[in-house]
Amino acid sequence: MAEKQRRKPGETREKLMNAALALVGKGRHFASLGIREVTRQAGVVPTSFYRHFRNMDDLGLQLVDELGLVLRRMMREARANVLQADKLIDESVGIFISHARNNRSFFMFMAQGLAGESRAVQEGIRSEMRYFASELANDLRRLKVADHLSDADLDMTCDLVVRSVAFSLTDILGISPDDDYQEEQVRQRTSRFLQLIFVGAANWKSQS
Amino acid sequence: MAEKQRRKPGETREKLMNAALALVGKGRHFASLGIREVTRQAGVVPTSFYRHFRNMDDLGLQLVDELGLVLRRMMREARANVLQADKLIDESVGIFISHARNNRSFFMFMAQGLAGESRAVQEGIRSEMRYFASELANDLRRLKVADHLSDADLDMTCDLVVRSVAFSLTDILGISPDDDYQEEQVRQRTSRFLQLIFVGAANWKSQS
DNA sequence: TACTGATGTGTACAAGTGTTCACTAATGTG
DNA sequence: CACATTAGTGAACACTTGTACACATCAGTA
Repeated sequence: MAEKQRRKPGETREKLMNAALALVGKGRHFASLGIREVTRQAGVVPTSFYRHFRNMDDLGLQLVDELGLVLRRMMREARANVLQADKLIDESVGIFISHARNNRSFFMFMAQGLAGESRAVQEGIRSEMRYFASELANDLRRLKVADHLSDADLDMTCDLVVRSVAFSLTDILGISPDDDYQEEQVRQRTSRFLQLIFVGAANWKSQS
Repeated sequence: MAEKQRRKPGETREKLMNAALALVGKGRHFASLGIREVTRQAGVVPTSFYRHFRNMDDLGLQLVDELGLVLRRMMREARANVLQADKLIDESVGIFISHARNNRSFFMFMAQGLAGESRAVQEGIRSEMRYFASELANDLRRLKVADHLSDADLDMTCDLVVRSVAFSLTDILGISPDDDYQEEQVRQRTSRFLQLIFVGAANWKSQS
């Protein structure tokens, strides 16, 4: 019979999560994945699935947690690289897009999960976005670029920023991974969206 | 044996599309629906499916067409009701939210399709959104509320508006249909998003 | 009225599904 | 080292799935 030693604890667990991600990355929707399909892709017997997850929703929830890590890494990189406030938008959008490239499957999973069929996954992703927005608000406060805004208004602005960027996800993921031209288009459009929002924030309350 | 007369042509076709919508409205994801499941919900024998659709993707595509009708109806109502420019945002958001309520399943399908697994459905919905944005731009041009903007900048602004409203969809659809308080929250937040964007548009190019 | 095509029905089948069960090997702790 | 726990395996189950086929009934037209 085939070897069955498990070299590291949680190795199969990772294989399963990666298998699900791989299928999502290939264009499949997470909601349409089955246990057998995932285990097959992972090169593991179906029964093994239950050693690590109760069902597919459970796997999805744990993927959301890992997605959180990816987002945090991205945020750290952005904080390290964005030095002057005037390049803030372009730099950040660039970092975001390059992360979306390198973690295509993860971000596809995120885009899918926003309107997915598991309420828990949906709420998890939403919560990651909220966290992201609040961190962004903190950064902007620290940079003193929006001192005239109340906390609530700054939060709203950041919320809108995060949403706009997240929507751009569906743009990026819709184009071929090596279509540099279209990618550049998305980058520019996203940057202009954010500029428009920040112009709005800068002039907020001075009118209306 | 049971009666098998078809009173109207396309009656079963509608039953199938409504069945798929109903399942989506119940929280299921379109990508996870099967032919048998839909026919069962429609009270029709599985074989009938093939008389009208080649597969589930085909059904999805035809749903996108109907979705277009819903959106156009909504646009017409907005145009009829929004008379003064100063109430434009609040009125429009209100109309949008009430339509999202009354056509919950349709809008759920739309939200799902944006990151769905059928490229064709995805592109269809995206195209509907582009059309919507361009119509909005036309209306704003007619109302002369953004004369200082170039056509391209106005298009961008409307694109961002439509995206923001579309993202609010996932907010509305995430809350219980009769949670009036949360619905009011979403309405206010969406309105403020749009106000922020329009403030940005009003001050666009005066700086940056 | 007889014919034709569209639309409906029931049966059938091979393949795939989630889940349970009993069994075995590796791991870390006492 | 012995032992309980964990993580792996394969076989089996009862169902569901997509799709094909042959047949029945309707609407419209020649």
